[in-house]
Amino acid sequence: MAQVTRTPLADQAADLLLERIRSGEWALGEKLPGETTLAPQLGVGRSTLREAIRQLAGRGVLASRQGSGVFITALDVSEDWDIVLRRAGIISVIEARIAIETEAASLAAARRTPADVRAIRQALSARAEYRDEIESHVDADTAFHRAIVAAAHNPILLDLFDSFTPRLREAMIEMLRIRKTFGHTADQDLHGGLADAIFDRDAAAAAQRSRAHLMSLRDSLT
Amino acid sequence: MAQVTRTPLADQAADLLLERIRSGEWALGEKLPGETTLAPQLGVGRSTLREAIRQLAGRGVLASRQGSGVFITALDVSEDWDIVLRRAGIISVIEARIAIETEAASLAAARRTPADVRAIRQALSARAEYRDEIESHVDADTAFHRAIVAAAHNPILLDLFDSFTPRLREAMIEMLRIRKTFGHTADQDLHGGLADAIFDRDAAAAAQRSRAHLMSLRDSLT
DNA sequence: ACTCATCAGCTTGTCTGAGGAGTTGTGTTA
DNA sequence: TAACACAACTCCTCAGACAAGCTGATGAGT
Repeated sequence: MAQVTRTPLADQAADLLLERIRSGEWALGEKLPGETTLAPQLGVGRSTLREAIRQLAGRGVLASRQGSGVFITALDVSEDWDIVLRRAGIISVIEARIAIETEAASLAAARRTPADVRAIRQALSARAEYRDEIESHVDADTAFHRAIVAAAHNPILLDLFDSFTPRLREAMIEMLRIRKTFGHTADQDLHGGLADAIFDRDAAAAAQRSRAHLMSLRDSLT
Repeated sequence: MAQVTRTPLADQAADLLLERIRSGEWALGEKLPGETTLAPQLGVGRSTLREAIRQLAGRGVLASRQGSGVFITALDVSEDWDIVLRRAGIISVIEARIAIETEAASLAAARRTPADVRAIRQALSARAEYRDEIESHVDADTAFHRAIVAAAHNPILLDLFDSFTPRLREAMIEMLRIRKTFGHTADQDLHGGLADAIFDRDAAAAAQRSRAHLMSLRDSLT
C-alpha cells in the first residue's frame, strides 16, 4: 500500500537510525560510522543524514563532536513504559518499588512535617477499615504507601511511584484474590510499625521495615 | 571572555530560536518566517538553520510541512519528564539515583554473570583513561554505572536509570567544569571498590559503597 | 632510547547553488 | 459562478567545496 502522505527522507532516516540504535548495534557511548559512510548506507545525501542526526540529538539520543564523530548518549528515552512494565514481570516491579520506597521512607523520617504525619495516620486508619473488599483494600494500601513517599518531599521519587502504582493495581488485586492472605492483623501492625518509625524520625528503622514488608511480598510470589 | 569550547552554529541558532519562541514572538500554531529570510536574520546559512529547526523538531517544539512552512507545536519544551527533572533540582535527582543504584548494586552482586563482570571491568578501565576531558569522563562514568545497573538484570531499574542520565549529562559536565574535582585517584578507587564488591558477590558492601559514593556527590553540592 | 613538534588523513561544521516536490492564492476561462 | 491553470511561494534533497577540529604516525632532535 502506497501511503498518501510522503514522510521526509530525513525523518525516515532518523527512524531507521533509531531502530538500529535500539537493536543494540552500537553500545552506549560508542561512535557511529562517519557521515560519509553512513549516508550512502541509508541511501540519503550527507546533509539529509545530518538533519536526521540533529533530530535525534534534539531528543538526547545522539551527540556529535566536531573532528571526533557522533556518539550515542542514550539508548532512547522512549515512552513505551506500559509495555516495559508488562513484560518485566511482577518481581522486577516489586524490586523497583523496594528501591524507591525504602529510600523514600528513610527521607520521610527525616523530613516529615506535621501535615505529613496527619496524612499518613489517616491513610493508615483507612487501610484498617477496608479489610473485606479486596479492591478497596488495595487502594487504601496504595494511598498509605503514597503518603509516605510524598513525605519524602522529593518530586522525582513521587513521580516514579505514581508511574508504577496504576499498573500494579490489577496485579495486586489478582494476587490477593488467589491467596487470601490480606487484611491480617499482623500485616496491619507491620504498616503501623513503618509509620511509627517515620513519626519517631528513625530513618534506619523506617527503611528496614519498608524493605522487610516489600521483600516478604516479593517472596510470597516466588 | 572568549570561551574555550566553540559551540556549533546550529546549536546557537537553535537556542536563539527557542528563546524567541519562548518570548512569545510567535503564537502557538503560527508559521515562522521562511528559511530564506530567517537564515540571514540569524546570521547563518540555510542548511545550518535547517539543522537548528530539525533539532527543535526532535524536541517537539517545531514541525515543518513541505510547501507550507514551519509551525510552532509547543511553546514549552516540557516533554513531561524533562521539565520535572529541571525544576526538581539536582539534589532530588541524586537522591533518586541513590534509590535506584544502591538497590541495583545489591542485586548486581547477587546476579552478575561473567559477561557482566567483563562489561563492568571494561567500563572501569575506560573510565580511568578519560581523566582529562570532562565530557568523555562523564560519558565513561555513566557507562560504568549503567553497566552495574544492567548487571542487576531488572529491566525496570535499567529503564529508570536511562531516563535520568541523558538529562543529567549536561548538568554533570557543567558542574565538573566549575569544580575541577574529578578524575582523582581516590574517586577511581571508590569505583573500583564498588566493582570489587559486586565481583565478590557482597551485596551489602556493594550497596553501602554505591550509597557512599552518591551521597558524597550530593554533599559536595550543598 | 626518549621527547616532542609536525603533518597527513580522518572526522564533523558550514555555506552555496541547483533542482524537486508540495501548497496556496490568484487570475483566467467556460 | 464554478472549475481549472498557473505562478509564486514554501520546504526537501542533493552535490560540492572548504573550514575547523581531532588523532595517530612520522621523523628530527635530544
